Amino acid sequence: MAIHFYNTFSKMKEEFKPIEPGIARIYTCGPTVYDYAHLGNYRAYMFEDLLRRVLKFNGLKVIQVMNITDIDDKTIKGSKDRGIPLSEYTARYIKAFFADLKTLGIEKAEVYPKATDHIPEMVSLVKTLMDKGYAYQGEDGSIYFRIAKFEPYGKLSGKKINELKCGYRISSDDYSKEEASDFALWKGWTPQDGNVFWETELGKGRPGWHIECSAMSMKYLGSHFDIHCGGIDNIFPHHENEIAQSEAATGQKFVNYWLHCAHLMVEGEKMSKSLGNFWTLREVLDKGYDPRTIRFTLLSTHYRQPLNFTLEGAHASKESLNRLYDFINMLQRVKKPEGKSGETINALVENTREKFKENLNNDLNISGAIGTIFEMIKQVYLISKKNELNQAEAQLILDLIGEMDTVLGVLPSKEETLSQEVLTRIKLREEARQSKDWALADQIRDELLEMGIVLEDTREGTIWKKR
RNA sequence: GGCGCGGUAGCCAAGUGGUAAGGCAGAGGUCUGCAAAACCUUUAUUCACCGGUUCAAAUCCGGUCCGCGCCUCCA
Repeated sequence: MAIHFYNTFSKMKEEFKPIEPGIARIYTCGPTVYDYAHLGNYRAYMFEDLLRRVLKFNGLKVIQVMNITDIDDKTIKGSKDRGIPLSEYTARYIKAFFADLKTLGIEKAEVYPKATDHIPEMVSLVKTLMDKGYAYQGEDGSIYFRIAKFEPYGKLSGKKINELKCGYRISSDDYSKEEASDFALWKGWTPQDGNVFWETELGKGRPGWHIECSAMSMKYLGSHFDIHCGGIDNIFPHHENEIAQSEAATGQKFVNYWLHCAHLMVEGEKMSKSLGNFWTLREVLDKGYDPRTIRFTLLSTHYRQPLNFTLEGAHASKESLNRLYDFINMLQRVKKPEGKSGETINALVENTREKFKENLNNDLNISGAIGTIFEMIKQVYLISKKNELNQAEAQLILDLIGEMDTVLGVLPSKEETLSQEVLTRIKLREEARQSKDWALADQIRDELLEMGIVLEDTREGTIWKKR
C-alpha cells in the first residue's frame, strides 16, 4: 500500500518513495537545550514518533537522526548566568529531555548528535562553501552565507529575498554583511561568548545555528536523504538556510520530502517561551494526567492541524483511552471455547486493519485511524453482548490491537497488580455481597475507589481496574 | 503588505464529487441489590457566508467575512 505525505516543498501530497528501497532516512530538528522543553515542543517530537512508527508499520527500516543543539546564544547566556561550564549547563536539560521522551513513550531515534561534538564537520562544510564562493568572511570575523549567489533561495518557504521585511533585530554584525538577509555560518568570537569558543581554521568563534543540521544530517544520512521534519516555524529561515548551505556545498538535492507540523495552541495562541504561555510536561502531569493521556492528546490530532491544548481535551482523551482499556479487559475475560460469530469477526478484523493502515498511510491521518478502532469496538461489543464471541476470536482482536499499538503506543506495558491487602478487601466484599450485606459491600467499594481502584460486578464475578 | 493553514454538533475531530466517521459531554431507557461497564434511543435536514459548475458539492471554481501562523529566537 502506497504511503503519501504532504510535502511542504511541493505543497502537495506525494507518494513516498525512499531513495534506497526499504529504508527511510529521516532528520528531525531536535531541542535547543537551554531550558525544559514544553508541550508544544513535544507535539513536534510526537509527530515525528508517529512518522517513524508508521513507516515501521509499513515494514520499512527507519534511520532517524535528531540533533541536540547545545551551543547557541541562549545556552551560552544560561551557562554564563549560572557561572557553570556550557556542557554542565546543557547536560541537565539533555537529561530532562530524554526522561520526558521516555515518559511520553516516544521511540528513540537511532542517533542524537550534539552540535558541540561536530565542530570539525561544520568547519569543513563552511570551508567548502567559501571555496565555492558561497560564503565570505565579514570584518567582524564571522562567516556569512551569500544568499545572492544561491539562485533557488526561497524555494521551500516561497519567499523572495527582496520582499523580506528588513529584520528589526539589526545588531552590529549586520554591518559586516553584504546583504542584511545573509546569515551566519560561523560566528566570530565576541566578549559576550566568554570562554565558549573553538580555535579553528575559520578563526576563533562558534558555529551559526543552521550549519549544524546540514553538517550532521549529511554525516549520518548522506548528502541526499528522504525526509526532513520540524515545526512549521522552522520552514523559514532554518530549513530554507539548510537547503541553501547543503545544496550549495554538494551540488545535489538535499532532501526529498519536507514535513512540518502545526503548532500547539493554548487559548488560541501558539504555545511558546517568548509568549510565556507554555506548560512543561511535568506541570501537566502534576495536574493529575497520566502520561498516556498526554501522549494520546498530542497524538490524536492530525499533525498539520493546530492543536488547541485544553484540560477538557485531555479529559476527553483520558475517557477515550478508558473505553479502549475496558474493551481490552472485556476481551481478556472471554473464556468461551465455542462461538458462532466466526466469519463476522474475521472480516471485521481484516477490514479494521486495512482501514487503519489506509488512514495512516494517507499523510498520517491518525484521527481517521483511531476512528476505525472505535468503530470496531462498537461492533465487537454488540457481538459479545449476544454471547457469541469465543476465546480464539477475542485473541484475534487483541492481537490486532497489539499490532495497532505499535503505532499508537498507549497500552500499558505490563499488567497491573494489586496488593494482598487490597485483594483481601475485595474478597471480604464478595462475602458481604453473598450475605446481602450491601452496606459493607458498598463501603469497601467506596474505600477502594478512593485508592483509585474501581470495582465492577459482572456475571462472571467482580473485576477491578485502576483509574 | 507578501506567503501559508484553517472555519464541520455543547467541546474535540475525520471526511477532496454520491447524500455527514469516531471520541468527550448531555438527556431518556435496558441490565444491576445499588453502581460501574456495555447496549439502545436521542443531540448537524446540514458543513462560516454569497454566487457558480454538475444529474449530484462539506468536498470543485470565484468572491466575502472571521481566526491562526511565518516573514531572520522559536517545534
